[in-house]
Amino acid sequence: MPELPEVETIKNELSPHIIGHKITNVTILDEKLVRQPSVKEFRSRLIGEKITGIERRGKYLILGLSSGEALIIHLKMSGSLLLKPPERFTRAILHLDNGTTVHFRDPRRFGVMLLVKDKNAIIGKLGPEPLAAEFTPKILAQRLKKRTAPIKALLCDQGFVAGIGNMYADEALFRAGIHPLRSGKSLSGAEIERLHHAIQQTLRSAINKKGASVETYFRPDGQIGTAHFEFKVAHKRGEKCPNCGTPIQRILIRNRGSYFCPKCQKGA
DNA sequence: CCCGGAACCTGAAGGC
DNA sequence: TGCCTTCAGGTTCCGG
Repeated sequence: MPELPEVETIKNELSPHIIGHKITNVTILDEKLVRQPSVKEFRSRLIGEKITGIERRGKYLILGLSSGEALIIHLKMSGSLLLKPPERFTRAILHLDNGTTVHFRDPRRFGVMLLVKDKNAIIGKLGPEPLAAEFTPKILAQRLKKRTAPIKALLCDQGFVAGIGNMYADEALFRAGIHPLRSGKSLSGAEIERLHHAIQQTLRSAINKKGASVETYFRPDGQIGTAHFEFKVAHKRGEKCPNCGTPIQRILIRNRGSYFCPKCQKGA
């Protein structure tokens, strides 16, 4: 699933192929993908535009256009952006004036594209970037103060902190030795420090591995990422905890599979 | 505002 | 062979 490290990788690897190039055509094979404006207007406002920049905010990719508008892409569960045509599940294609084609592949059809004048209308509600300098243990503590929800749910809440999803939340909590059901406000200062560090280490390490290909994530050139080979608990029910050998448990939190070591992560 | 659960969506994998 | 269930989960919406 594309979370922050996967979207960051896609941004980095797509960038040299698209920056400074003009969109010559837009093929929409699944109209559900285009959230706004209408498919017709989406195409006409996009064709002829030069791509001036690409950035990531949370799990959103934002392509800046010469018109000043922004093409916002969210890959949701199963989306990828590929430079070569995949065998199946192509939902849209961007054609550029240098011959590049960007194929939006999305088996589960959750993915979204929007063309907007003001990107803040979409990304304005996101919480802090977890790898930015502004995201300090102090800020994290402040945001956790009155929250009674499970820490796992808060980490996955994009308004609380942007870019973390199910698998990296599990990995960060394991690294910090914190049980996923602990309420936000129950965490001690030392635990918040550990969690802050664990979040940044987990995400940085995954970016270095070009993301985790647990299911349908591919890099633009079709290669997989290797961050999932480093996972300690995510998607490892029944396997042994690398620290203590206790079998990894799976429980549901907010209807999401949550994996943890019941011995190393205490205090539910 | 905060919390939790349902809904959206479809393929892969395993059991019988 | 084929049917059924489970698992995967980012986001939005809704009710309490």
